Amino acid sequence: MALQHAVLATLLDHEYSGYQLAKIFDIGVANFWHALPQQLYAELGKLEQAGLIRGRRVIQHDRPNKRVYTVTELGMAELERFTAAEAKPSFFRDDLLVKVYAADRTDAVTVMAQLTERAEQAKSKIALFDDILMRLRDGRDEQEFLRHGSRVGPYLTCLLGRSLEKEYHDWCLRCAELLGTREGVRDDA
Amino acid sequence: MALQHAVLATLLDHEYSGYQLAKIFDIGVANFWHALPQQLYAELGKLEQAGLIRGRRVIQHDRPNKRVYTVTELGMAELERFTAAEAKPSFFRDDLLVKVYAADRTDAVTVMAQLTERAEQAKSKIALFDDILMRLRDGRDEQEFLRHGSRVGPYLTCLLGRSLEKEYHDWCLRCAELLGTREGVRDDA
DNA sequence: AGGCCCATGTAATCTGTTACATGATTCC
DNA sequence: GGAATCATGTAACAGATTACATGGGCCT
Repeated sequence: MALQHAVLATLLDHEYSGYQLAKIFDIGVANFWHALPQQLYAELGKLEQAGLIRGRRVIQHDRPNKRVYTVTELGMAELERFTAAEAKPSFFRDDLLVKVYAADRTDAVTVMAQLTERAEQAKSKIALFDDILMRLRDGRDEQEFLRHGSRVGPYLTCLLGRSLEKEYHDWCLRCAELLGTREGVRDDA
Repeated sequence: MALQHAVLATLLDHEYSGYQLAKIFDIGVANFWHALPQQLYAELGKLEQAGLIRGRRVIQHDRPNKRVYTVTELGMAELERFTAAEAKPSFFRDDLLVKVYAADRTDAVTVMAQLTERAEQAKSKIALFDDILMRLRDGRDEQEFLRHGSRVGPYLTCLLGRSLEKEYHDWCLRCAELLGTREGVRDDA
């Protein structure tokens, strides 16, 4: 009852096929939700059955045919109902955090390596967000765009994604450095 | 295969009962993982069966008896194995983000209200984190504690939790304000 | 007596992941 | 001919949530 609304929200701007949605919801592009292709195909089926979206077959000659979806009026109503309803508490889950939590009782060196690697990944993701933000602004000044642009929702969620990724990045480097100095201290003892 | 390690990591510092773990993993205190009591009781059963933790009955007179758990050597080995293994991609899921994404097509006023309310919640959580951090430092200077303290893992994860919560808080207020000015603009048109 | 906190679960259901399966077209 | 991308699923399993169930002790 949750991926459903993420799909509806995504289909607001564009009609997409399951395959296209799968790329959007894949790690890297999905800045506000994540799902695997199988889940999306299943969800699209359910949404169409429920009449919240409508599918349209697109014949393609250069590649396999596909089915693209748009939100129906019933779907819009459902999205509005969801918006008004109470939000479930958000959550953030991360193996690396568990590893850092235990790091001074397990293997700090391994964790350090993973932290620096993760910092790199965060860096790429920030670059990706900057890219998306620039494309959404499309030449306009940010202030101007946010005040008068016709569609700012995707931009705003992207801004949050960028901020969080930045914090995560800095934290990784700080932790890695710290665990390094502690390792050094331990060697001296 | 994931909550498991979060539980093991938590039991490193202390022996806890299912009930106590439930409070730690509940919204508010769990800064790096979330789980419901039922899940924890089930997980503790599985972990004990697998020999990764050991339970001990504690007789109490003022309140119901309980069973507290500690990590076994096998459990430590498993935690080390997990630390060395590849981490699954982290994820963050949030209804409010979906709502903001769709806000300029649904009801911006409702979303604004939820954003300001959420900002308040974030504020309390930051205060809670500050509290926990202070208790962990226990009078020591942060630099000093991080360099020479015997157990910094929990402190580090808490620092990240605080940073992310702070970014989330600021973003909520910024979004709410922005949606407000846009609403104003729309009224003028 | 009623409400709250402590303490521990079972059962049913829903959601998400892993493994498997198929087939077209394009590029090298 | 083989790999990559496009395109869509099914089936089995693992993980998480919701609903339900129970009972003692403390405080007012």
